[in-house]
Amino acid sequence: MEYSTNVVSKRERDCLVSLVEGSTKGFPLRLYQIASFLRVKPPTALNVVRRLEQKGLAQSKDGMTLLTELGDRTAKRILLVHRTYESLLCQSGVSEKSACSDAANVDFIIPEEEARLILKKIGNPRLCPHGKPIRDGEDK
Amino acid sequence: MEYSTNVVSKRERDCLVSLVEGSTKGFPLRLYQIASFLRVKPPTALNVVRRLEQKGLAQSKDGMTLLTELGDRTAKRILLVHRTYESLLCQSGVSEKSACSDAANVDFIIPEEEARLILKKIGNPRLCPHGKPIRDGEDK
DNA sequence: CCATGCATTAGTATCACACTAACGATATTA
DNA sequence: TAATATCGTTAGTGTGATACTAATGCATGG
Repeated sequence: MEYSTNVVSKRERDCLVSLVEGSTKGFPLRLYQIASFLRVKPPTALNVVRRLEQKGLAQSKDGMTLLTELGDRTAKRILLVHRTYESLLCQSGVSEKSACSDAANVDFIIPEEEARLILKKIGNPRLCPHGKPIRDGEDK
Repeated sequence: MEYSTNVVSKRERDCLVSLVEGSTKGFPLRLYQIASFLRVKPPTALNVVRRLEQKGLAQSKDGMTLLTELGDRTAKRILLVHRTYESLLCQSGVSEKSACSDAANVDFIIPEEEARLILKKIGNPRLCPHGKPIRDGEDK
């Protein structure tokens, strides 16, 4: 019955993923882009970004937001878990679409080490159902 | 990037599980017992119970709290997911203890149908690592 | 120089979660 | 019976995440 202090909330998770997926080649995102990703008004998005900054996961300059080193690692970790869980679901017979949205609800909660063990158990697929690499290398 | 309106929060989940596991043979729980399960002060526990009541998941009388039919079904659903995920983790090489506490962080988020599919994929075990039945019948 | 676009601030609201302090009722016990 | 202990409940606060509107500020391109 313990309470685990999550590193990031769902919203913060979404924001991190937006930043890592949206900012191709290191280009930072504008606030209105983040707000659009999150389907939220700019002041709300700013709030989320501020929280990420306080946690050392993002940094903003002149309205441009970029992940920090830590934020990048965190986002990559989330994506690893996401794609692992997604693969598990698809292998189990869940549709690709459901798998993706449902994975997004847990990928920031499940510890990385567990995801790696699950990944091994399901046969170490290299690609997630969307065809994106699960491990290390490039995303997108 | 949608936001899923969770039926229950983590706290409410813990409370539901306490009620279904603590109240053997239909005996209701006292508030101080719930508070003790949740490691929280009585007023806080009362607050959680009130929310469960508002959602139609529990009902109190003379300080005794009991699950409603809906609450019972909800709690059983959570336990099914819990034991399924727990089994998956243990099969993957996670320790029993970690598996249990980590499963508690996602068992109220993962949809039942997905858990059933996962259960099938991992070989339809009848018992969770703790030896409790995963499907239907009796808990405890 | 002005309008448009965007970031930011200020102010507000809700919900979950948590606490302390105080009060009330009941039960046990001296 | 009176005193004490136990427990539920209320009242009052506080925090953090999430969300909004309205207003302000700043820059850039007409």
